[in-house]
Amino acid sequence: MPAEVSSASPPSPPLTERQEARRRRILHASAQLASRGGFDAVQMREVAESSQVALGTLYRYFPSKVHLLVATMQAQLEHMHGTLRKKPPQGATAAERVAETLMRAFRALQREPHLADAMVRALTFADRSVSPEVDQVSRQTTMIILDAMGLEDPTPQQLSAVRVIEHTWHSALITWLSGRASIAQVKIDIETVCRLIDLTAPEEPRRR
Amino acid sequence: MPAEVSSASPPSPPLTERQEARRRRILHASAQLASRGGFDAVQMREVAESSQVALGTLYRYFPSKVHLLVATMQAQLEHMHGTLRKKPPQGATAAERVAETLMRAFRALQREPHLADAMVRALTFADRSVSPEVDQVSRQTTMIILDAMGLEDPTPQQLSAVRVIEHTWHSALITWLSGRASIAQVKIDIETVCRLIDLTAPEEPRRR
DNA sequence: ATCAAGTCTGAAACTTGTTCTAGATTAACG
DNA sequence: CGTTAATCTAGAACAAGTTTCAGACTTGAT
Repeated sequence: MPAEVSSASPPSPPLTERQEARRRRILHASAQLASRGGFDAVQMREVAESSQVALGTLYRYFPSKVHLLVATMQAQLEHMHGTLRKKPPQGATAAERVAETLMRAFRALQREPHLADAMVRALTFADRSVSPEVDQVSRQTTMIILDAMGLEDPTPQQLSAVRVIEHTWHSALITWLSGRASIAQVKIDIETVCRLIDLTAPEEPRRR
Repeated sequence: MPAEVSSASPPSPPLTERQEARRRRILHASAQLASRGGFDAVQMREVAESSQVALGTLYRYFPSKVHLLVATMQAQLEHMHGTLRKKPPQGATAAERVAETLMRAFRALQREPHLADAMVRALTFADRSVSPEVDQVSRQTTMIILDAMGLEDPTPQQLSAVRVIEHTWHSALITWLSGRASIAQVKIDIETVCRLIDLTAPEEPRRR
């Protein structure tokens, strides 16, 4: 039995300075093109050109368009998590704080709807080959929600509630992006699902 | 002001016998190919060949691959709704009945995971041009859930809960299809979100 | 400084969704 | 029937994601 250090990713060799720079240029170009015209506007040839990299190189860094966009989302999420940390939500209950946090994220997405489109579509369209990356995004989202709840160690019920909140969050975004739900409707959906948190709160146990 | 019968679709001219037959052949071929290898295996040229129709004709009937797969889903959903009607769920509470119904649907999808993959991926990848069709699928799903709840006229809160259940249902399916969640996990998510129904029940909700 | 291995480039090729065209077939109607 | 408009067919052509390849460039180790 070989002693695996981490079951996640084979420890990819560290990147050189110039490689890091290339990677950043690519992600920047991707986000820029996405902001212009959404998923369809992120064309691999254009990304390559914008970021001064050969097409083959682009594919070496990101093995598919979906990989690229999911990585773009990772970057944006990290940025947002940082922003949220600085200004924690003010609500009195965990449910309120989570709803407030998600609405804040939602407003950020509204400022760049095309970028949101590209990232979310990529995320939900991703197949098994992108699972590790998508999982990473999911973990990051979970962290953001748990942060908002302000919990040290959540109960299994609470984790289930968080999962359902994430499901609702993603799906509600999709309905908004495809024009089938209004901003107000998304707000209602978020607030509705956040009530699940109260249901699972241990401090005030329900009779059972 | 013209009296519109339905604001949905301009009344498309009725199809002839042979056109109906063509449409059925196309949808059948689509479902068959999807069952084999999922979204990627549904190739427009192959669908055209399998259904004995020219490529241009296929595109006249379904203006894109996503349209085709969403229509395929409509057909499957209708079939499932019929099946479910015949054997209504037995649970004591509305939440139990909804969970039971969704799990039954889930088991049906498990029998054809590739087909499920094709349909669900198309559904969530659909852009605005497919909104009417996707909306139709959504309405159909809402009907199934409301049927399971056994309600005459649901309250706005209950409708919100149903929306959130649908979100969770779609997103949970995606995580399962992409191998990021187990069947057991999907079950838990469904049961968790169904608790929202109790939360919104207008009369005395506890007991069984 | 030199060599080997790995990386990057530019360009072409391949795949599959989508569009277009010219001609054949069908349907509706007088 | 014969005409006319709509539909269908076969096939080429186009668009964008992906793969491939030969040669130039970097990097790390000696």
